[in-house]
Amino acid sequence: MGGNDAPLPMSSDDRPTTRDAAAPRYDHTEVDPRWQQRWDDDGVFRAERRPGREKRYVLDMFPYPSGAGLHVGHPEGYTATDILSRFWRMKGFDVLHPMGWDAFGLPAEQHAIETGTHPAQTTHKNIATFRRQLKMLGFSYDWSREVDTTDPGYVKWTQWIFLQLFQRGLAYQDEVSVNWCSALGTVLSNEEVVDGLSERGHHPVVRTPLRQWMLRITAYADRLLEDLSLVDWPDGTLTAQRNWIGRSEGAEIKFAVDGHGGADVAVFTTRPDTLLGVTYVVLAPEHPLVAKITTPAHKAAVDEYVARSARRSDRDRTAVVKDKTGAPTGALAVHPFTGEKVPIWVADYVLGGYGTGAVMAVPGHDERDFAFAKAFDLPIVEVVSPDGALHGALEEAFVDDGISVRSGEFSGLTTADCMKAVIRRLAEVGRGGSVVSYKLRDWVFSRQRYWGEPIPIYFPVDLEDPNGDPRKGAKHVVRFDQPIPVEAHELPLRLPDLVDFRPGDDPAGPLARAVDWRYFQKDGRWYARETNTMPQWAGSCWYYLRFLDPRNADEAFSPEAYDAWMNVDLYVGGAEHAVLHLLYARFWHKVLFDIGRVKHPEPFRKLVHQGMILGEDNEKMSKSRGNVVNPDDIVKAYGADVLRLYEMFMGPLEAVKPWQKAQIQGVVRFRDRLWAVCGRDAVDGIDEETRRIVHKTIRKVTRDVEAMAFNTAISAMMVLVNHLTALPELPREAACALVLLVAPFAPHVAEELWLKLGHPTSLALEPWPTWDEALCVEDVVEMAVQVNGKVRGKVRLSRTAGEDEAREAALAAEGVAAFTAGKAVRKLIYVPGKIVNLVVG
RNA sequence: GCCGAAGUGGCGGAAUGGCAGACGCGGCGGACUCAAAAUCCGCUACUCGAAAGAGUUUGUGGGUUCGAGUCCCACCUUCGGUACCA
Repeated sequence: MGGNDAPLPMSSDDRPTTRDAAAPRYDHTEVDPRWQQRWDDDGVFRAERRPGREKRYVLDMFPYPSGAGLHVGHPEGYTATDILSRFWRMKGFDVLHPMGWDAFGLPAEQHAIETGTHPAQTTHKNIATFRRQLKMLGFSYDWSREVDTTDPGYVKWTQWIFLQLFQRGLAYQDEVSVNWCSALGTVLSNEEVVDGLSERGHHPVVRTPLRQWMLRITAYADRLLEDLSLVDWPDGTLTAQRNWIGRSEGAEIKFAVDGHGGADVAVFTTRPDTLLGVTYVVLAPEHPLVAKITTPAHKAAVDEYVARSARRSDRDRTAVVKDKTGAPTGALAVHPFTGEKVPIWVADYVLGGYGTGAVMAVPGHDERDFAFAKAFDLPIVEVVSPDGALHGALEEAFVDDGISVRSGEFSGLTTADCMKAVIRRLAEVGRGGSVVSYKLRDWVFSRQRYWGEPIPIYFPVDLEDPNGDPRKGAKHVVRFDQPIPVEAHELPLRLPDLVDFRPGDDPAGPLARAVDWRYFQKDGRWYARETNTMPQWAGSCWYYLRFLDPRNADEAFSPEAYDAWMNVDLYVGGAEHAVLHLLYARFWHKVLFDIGRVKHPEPFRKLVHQGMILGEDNEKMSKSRGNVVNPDDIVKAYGADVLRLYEMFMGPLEAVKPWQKAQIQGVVRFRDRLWAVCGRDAVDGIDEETRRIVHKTIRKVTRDVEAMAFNTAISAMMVLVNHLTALPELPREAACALVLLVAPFAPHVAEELWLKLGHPTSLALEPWPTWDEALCVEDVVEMAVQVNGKVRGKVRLSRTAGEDEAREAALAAEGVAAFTAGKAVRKLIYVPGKIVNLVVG
């Protein structure tokens, strides 16, 4: 099945053939590694700035080096960026095209728990596999800039950036409600909790507050939203980021609690105009006022309800939209305008983490409040009318804008006017005002894990016995309220070597057991290091900056290196990172902007997501489905160029598309035909038609590469190969242009052909071919003749033919007369070179 | 539900408002071969027709236009994301 089978013995040495004497097949097992070695030896792809040149920074989302090795999904985006990198080099740009490893993460730690192998060891092995696989595909990375997020030389600067955040008050500690599973001794994500039990092992999970490090990304919410206008990103991704930030304008309104002097329930609403329609107020179960205001008669039921909610994960709480649950507190809220008293309820349809954790319920004009009011038989009042008239009992909530009714002085106002009027009045009576709320929450930045960057913070330790040693179990208290940053010159703070990576019964994580690492004495006082580590996102937040200056030991990157390459001109990666990674990286970038380390407000100018490659069964590739394709197998059988060409020929880069083994044959043939036709003896001189096709192909391929329409570029090159194959002789001019065009896509076969065409040096820096527009056009073209919009005939006409000539030719065209006979031509549409349309009747 | 993307031959897909189906896979026929594979050449949307030819066709229904896969309106389906955000 391979393309390099030895030819079978032939009975005759001069069998007739349309080809030149049987040229040897393209032997990828010999040619591919030879060129890869040569590029490496000659440092062809080392990124360097030269005076007078423009630059391009072409970035891939770097991979997590998993134990499974490279997946066919990886080379899709990587081939796309490699084509552009090679193309831009040939166009004379200085190109920075780096690769590295996002190497912290859970799988290596899980593997360590199961086998005792240190995660660093697993990671190094996996990286070696990934590096080998990427090199075998012939990507033109500048390997001298390779970075690894787990390398102490990298961790140092990740920690340094954390300290910048800490010093600016953007990193802080807070008690956060997490999913704690005591049986597994670990904190679980929402996805890992099903029906209150751990997905693994089905152990009970409770929501419990745990001390966590937080990053104040909300302080940047507005800038993260506004600066989206500065980037060239897919619409869907921009929308996803906007929705995630979730800015909404509204009002905060204070309701006094009856009988609790001074206690207010603040609510957030986007519809202050419906204030007169409030029939009850709802607190989230975790709202601090719940315990305070619940009356003795309702205490037992409310406590029970709050406890029940705590057992449900966020996911479960939000899963069932229909069934509303809740409990009355017995307390009453005082309406800020009317003084009317409405009941205060606790219900988990109100989220503790959004707005103020409390809402004013307007069942007439909010679907959720309506459902709740129906469930608990609470009054529903119409205060916004579509037409200004009063209506009786509402069948459903009316949530659109309209005219305010039953709203006293505000009646008759439109929704927009009423909102303004209510907000003005709220300010007058000191019960609230307009406010902007965000869905975006601060970022929980700590993990109770081993294999991550240690957070470079320590805390004083208070010992019961001043001579005690906390490492030996002396009773002590860690003063988490007094965090102290590690001195910059002491970075990196390295992970201790552990042999046991299992999580313990202590939510502080495995590092808590490394007592010799954790506790240390300074000036006679004991201190304890932070035992939480950073999440995997941390390293990927700034790796694009480290690529600028990856070996710098004195700073994360130098200003010179920054100016030389930033910012990122093209960033390619999966849409699964549309929100989190890209938002976190933008956030860190803006912090670095504020401290003057970077000069662009946004790091990634243009972003493209490659579409997922599905298995042959049209399902997501996965081990369990057994539909995974291994790039090693494809390269072994057909060579690197075929895998690259196939993945680009499958369809548009952004589209989701299934792997189809049979289709590979098409690009194998293309590669072999290219090899065969360009391997013939080239002659000088070229016929007109061939020259036109060559120029048109150069134009098409150039434009398609710039537009990242690689599938159609390959198709155009196939057309040229097919044309050249049919020629009796190979024009050198055509062969050279074709080989250069192919080079970014299939660099190995292109280099080898370039050599055979008589060029001793690599084509990697050869100028990209140019086309002459005048040579692309044909003077006489065949055009369709339509009668009343239907094609009835063909006509050969000069592009410069006038309208009269066109009319005459069209009427005379074969097959047209039958449809025009006896009818008058009422109108003639003539688009030179395109169409003649006779409108008759 | 909301947001986003997409619906075109047997299949992957191509078409600045101007001959729908480029290119490729597969299929059919032919050349080469003792034969097969590989390779090369030709044909290949559907219906009716012996053929010439005619008609139909880009998820559905309307509309704009001399002309619509492409633009507008309404709807259906699939995929991806999101989930009571007040």
